[in-house]
Amino acid sequence: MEESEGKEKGPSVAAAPPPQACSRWNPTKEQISLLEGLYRQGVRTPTAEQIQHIAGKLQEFGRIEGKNVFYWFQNHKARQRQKQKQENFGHLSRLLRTRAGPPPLRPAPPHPTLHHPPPAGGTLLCYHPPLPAVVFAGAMAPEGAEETRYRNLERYDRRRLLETAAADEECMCDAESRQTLQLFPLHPAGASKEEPVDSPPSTESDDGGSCCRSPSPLDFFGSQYGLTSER
Amino acid sequence: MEESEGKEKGPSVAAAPPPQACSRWNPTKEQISLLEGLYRQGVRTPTAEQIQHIAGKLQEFGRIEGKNVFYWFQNHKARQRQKQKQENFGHLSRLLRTRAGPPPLRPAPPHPTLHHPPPAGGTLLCYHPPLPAVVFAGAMAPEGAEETRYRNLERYDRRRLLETAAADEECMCDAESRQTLQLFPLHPAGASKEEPVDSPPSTESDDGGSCCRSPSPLDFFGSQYGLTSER
DNA sequence: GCAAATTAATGATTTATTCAAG
DNA sequence: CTTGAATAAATCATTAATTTGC
Repeated sequence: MEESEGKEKGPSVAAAPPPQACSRWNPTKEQISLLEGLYRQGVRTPTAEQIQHIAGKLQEFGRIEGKNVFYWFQNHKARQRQKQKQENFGHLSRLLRTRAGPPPLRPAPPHPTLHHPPPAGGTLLCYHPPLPAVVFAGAMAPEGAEETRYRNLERYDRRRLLETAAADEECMCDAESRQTLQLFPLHPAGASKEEPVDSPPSTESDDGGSCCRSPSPLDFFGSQYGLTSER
Repeated sequence: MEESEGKEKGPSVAAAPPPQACSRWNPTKEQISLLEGLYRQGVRTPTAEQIQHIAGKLQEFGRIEGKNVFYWFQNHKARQRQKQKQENFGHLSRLLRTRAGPPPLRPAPPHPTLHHPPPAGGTLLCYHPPLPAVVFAGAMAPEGAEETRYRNLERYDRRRLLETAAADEECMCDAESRQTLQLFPLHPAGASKEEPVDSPPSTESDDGGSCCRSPSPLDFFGSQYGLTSER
């Protein structure tokens, strides 16, 4: 079992230093509660500042990052919508049933884990109005700017979210091995602080060509794309 | 989708803080060229380090952020695939035509911008093999570790990408305010004062409740979700 | 009563769509 | 009309529940 870099937590031999450390965020009761509260208040896609703020608050109840908050809202929103959709379907179905007997309608598969099988036609029903929740007292109407300009601004702000939200960065489980190995010399034109984290494996998901992920992250601009042997 | 609600956010008075500054990245010829080269070399979803590296290099040809690189690869990949798909369809269509005349097959709508109209059954054909490009010499075959474990690792790394990639942060049109403005004091546990910034618009896309986006970013936890008057 | 085996949830990513600036 | 940006939908992969055999 030799693997590529020593990055693997592999064999059970003298390994499993931090067996799992912090694989993924595991929200506490309070955190969930708070988040749901916000959601009910109408928060759906918090801005960067909001996320930071929320994360900060929630940190009192356990480790949490802006990223987690971001994802939570995204997932919750999506799942809430999906749930509602199913519900609606159920109603519809029932209504139709009383009107035209039990047709071979899709019984709204209770299987939350249906994989590949494409929907194959079964998506309709309303989408939006999942919750009317409204609160947020205080000022409103952002005033100023034409609609276009305005939306633009929103977009802009949204972007921030992603950036900042993710900014907290790192797993930090070990809270110590911060210096992480510098697998290769980052030397962009204008010097960039940042940290080298640990494993540089590119990816593979989509095409990946064949398999290996970029073993040598540098030489990007080295061999240059002039001699692309491919097609 | 629906955006009927009175989205008008007030009169255009004293708005447009930073008129337009730097709306969006406008890649230079060289940058594009370089990016395409990388793409052809097989780069599809670069890691955080790679993105940083690339952005750094490209910075020589004009302002660019990691974020841009990230998005570029994402979009390019998607569009390349889409193009290929269409192409495939064309082929298929042609082949079929020679075999069974011109049936009312969907003429592969050349409209690259088909909006809402749900697919309504019309999605098939291969997905993956959009491009064979392969280079990346070096190691391959993940060997060692079970497949599951392996993929897991990759995932983990992927996450990093988003984080760091977005880390550069901000528009920075001014190129100088490197100290990343701290819009508000991150105080995980301490008091919460923060400032009203400018426009804390939550969003609008999905539901938005009614319209106004969270005007007062604080009071999240203030009024608390205990008295949710709604439903 | 526990621990391996399943199943149900749900955090994290990736892919597909949509929007709108240039 | 091209394409950078952003959001939503679809997936994937773990972790917590639950069930089952001993």
